Amino acid sequence: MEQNIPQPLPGLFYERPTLELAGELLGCLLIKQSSEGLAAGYIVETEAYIGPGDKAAHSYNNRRTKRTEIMYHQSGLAYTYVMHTHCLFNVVSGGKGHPEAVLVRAIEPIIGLDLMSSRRLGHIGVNLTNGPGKLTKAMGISMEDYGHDLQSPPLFIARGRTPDSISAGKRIGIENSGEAREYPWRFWITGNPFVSRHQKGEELRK
DNA sequence: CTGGGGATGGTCT
DNA sequence: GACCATCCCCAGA
Repeated sequence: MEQNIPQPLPGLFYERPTLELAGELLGCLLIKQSSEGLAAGYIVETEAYIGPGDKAAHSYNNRRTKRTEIMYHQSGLAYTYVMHTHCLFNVVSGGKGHPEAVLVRAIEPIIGLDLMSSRRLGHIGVNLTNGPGKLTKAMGISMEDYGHDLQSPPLFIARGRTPDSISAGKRIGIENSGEAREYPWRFWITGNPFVSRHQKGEELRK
């Protein structure tokens, strides 16, 4: 059993502009407790979605449905949704009435590697968590976590490690979103092997 | 009522 | 790099 489980970050952590939050989440620990055990990893890749002006966001044009409802609530809640056969995990941002979110696209696993591997049907190494659908499967994150406050177990975010270097570039998988596809709103830890896809980026800081 | 369309991933060439 | 499994939502009729 793991000891010294870090404490959740306070609500105040999420009270900042979404683009800044997307960068600050890099290096933080994402932790999920379940009856099967504990799983945790460092967040290494994120994407910002800033509705209503962002054509790639689910909340574009203030679109408000059962799915996007949680984006209109306070920052720091979990926004999970199903894409094809996978569940994707976002952190609600922007504050009440501002439907924004940060998609977590990849993590570097730290705790519960065996559990993750079994949830991922035997996959190992980077394949465990180097994609938004893969990491939710490995972590045991599902639609049951929709709307959960990330300040408390079983799903929460804690302080981790400060990245040496951060890069930014275009977001992934939004080819059909007009000029929104050009926005450099994807962030990752430079050189981290768990980043989902290697693509041109600009180094922001070291 | 119906159908088009995904913020993906796995597998194959 | 291309193909498609799979499924629920919701816009439009």
